[in-house]
Amino acid sequence: MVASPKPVYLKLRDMIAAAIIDGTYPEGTLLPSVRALAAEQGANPLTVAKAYQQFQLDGLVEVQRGVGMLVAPNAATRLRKTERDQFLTEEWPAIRQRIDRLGLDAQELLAKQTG
Amino acid sequence: MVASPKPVYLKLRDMIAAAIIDGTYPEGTLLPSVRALAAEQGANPLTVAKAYQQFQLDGLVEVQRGVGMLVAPNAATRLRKTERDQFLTEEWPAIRQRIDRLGLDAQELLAKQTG
DNA sequence: CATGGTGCATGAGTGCCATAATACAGCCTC
DNA sequence: GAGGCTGTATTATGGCACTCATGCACCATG
Repeated sequence: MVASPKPVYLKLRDMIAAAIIDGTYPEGTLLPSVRALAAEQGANPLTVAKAYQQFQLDGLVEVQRGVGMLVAPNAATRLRKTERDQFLTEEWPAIRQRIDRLGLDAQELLAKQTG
Repeated sequence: MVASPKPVYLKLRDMIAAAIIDGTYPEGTLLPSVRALAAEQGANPLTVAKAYQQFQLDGLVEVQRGVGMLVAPNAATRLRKTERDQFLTEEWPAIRQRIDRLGLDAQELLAKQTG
């Protein structure tokens, strides 16, 4: 692996997704503006816009030009379902295969607490 | 995520690593030549060479110019240990955190058999 | 030595990412 | 309507990673 050369806009996208899922931004909430989030994260406004764009296409945020972006109804639920499906079908199989190949013990993995 | 835009040389590197770990290429075995593997995988010889390069730096393969590349002693063991450590310290925490965030049951996932 | 197999160094080309500056379109408050 | 906040479109630029084509250095074989 190459450490974390993950594109900034994807990192931002993940941050926002996580915040929506865990309820930091409930339904109907006004998300941080493109410029505000850019300033806070030290990124370019266009890069932030690119991150938000992903959610617009999926209808997870309502764009009100001149006002801001609102978290759409059931965004958290839908987002969780989407990420869950994608994780289970695309990511987990490979991870599971890797665990087996490395001969790792399930108990040992479960013992580790989050964060 | 964007499906799998994973660089070719990393995919190849993983393939080779897996093959070494599971004993497809035991210690002292001559690995497929750069050109041969390139032809087989439909990749460029230099891309394959880049994949092999990672193993040379770690001393997991012995390069004999004009002959080929040999699997170094204890390569499988060392490789498994390296990958294991890296997985446990760098990858699993993030995965575990994601599992929790998505409301999935880690124990249930690990209980399932591969494939 | 000639041949054909190795790996390797150099260089160029391509595309994605991130940034910047500027301008426009819409909504709210005063 | 004026001013200030939203998101958006346009264009240009620099950097970086990935991939590839060419040619060279090395070794084993006959």
